[in-house]
Amino acid sequence: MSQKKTVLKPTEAELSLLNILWEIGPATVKQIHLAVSETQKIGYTTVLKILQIMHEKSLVVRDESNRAHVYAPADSETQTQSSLLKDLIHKAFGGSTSKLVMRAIGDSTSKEEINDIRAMLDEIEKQNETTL
Amino acid sequence: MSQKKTVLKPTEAELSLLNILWEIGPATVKQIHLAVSETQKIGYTTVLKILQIMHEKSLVVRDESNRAHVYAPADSETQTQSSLLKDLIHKAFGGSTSKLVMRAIGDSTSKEEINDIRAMLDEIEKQNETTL
DNA sequence: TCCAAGATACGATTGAGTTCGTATCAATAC
DNA sequence: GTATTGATACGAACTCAATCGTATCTTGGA
Repeated sequence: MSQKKTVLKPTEAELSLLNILWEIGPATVKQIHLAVSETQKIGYTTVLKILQIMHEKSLVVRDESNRAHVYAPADSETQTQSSLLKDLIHKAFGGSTSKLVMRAIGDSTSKEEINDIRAMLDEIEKQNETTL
Repeated sequence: MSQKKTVLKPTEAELSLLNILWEIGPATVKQIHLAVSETQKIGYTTVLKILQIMHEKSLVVRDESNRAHVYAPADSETQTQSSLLKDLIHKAFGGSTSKLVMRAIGDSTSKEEINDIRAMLDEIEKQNETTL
């Protein structure tokens, strides 16, 4: 039993705010509301409330030294992505990462994306050889 | 606006029942409850209720010709996986499949899995060449 | 026929997530 | 100092997911 709940899973609404924070960096409610309003219709106090809840859950940290609090993600985008991936792999792919990857690749039609992935694979293998 | 809601996203509890149905094939509530009970403590009527809700949502089909209804998944495991992946890619990876794949690969330490993936990539590329 | 067993259907409860209106608080400008 | 502005805090409403207890229905056999 560890005290850290590994990085708990953000909800849908929370994730959409985190995406903004990762993009624009630490921000006030006003700034976040402005940014999120470009793609969704949502009230100011709704954004505020969600951020307060995220703060309780430690999904964000906040700087209260100024009147308008400044919020920042508690975890990096990468950490959160990994956490969400792990969850999905467990829930829908029988725990197999390669199954998930193969399904994702199979669904993807873009040749560019496939090249990107292959390059990544080369990187990893090179890494492994030097480590041996 | 299409009439098909693309294959709507199953909830956590629903997904765990779907996993069982994909594994053992069409089954009665009794069988499903038995199977799911091996890994979770859950009441019979809870399983029944979830199945009924899934039926309303058209996540499963059911054969009512016998007294004990027989449930089967409405969508294949592959379709559902693709749907869940698409959702995650959209919500947490800025719509980029390759970002998701790279994150998944980056997190995976197994050399075998990497080889599996590379083989899959080769398959896809071969496929593409013959299609040109 | 009628009842017991085994199945489904129904309804209530609890908790979480999302939304927003209103209240309150603080700082600034007059 | 007080009113206005702009921020946070609070709390209520609504929806949906999950759980299960109880009621109801059906059917095969005594």
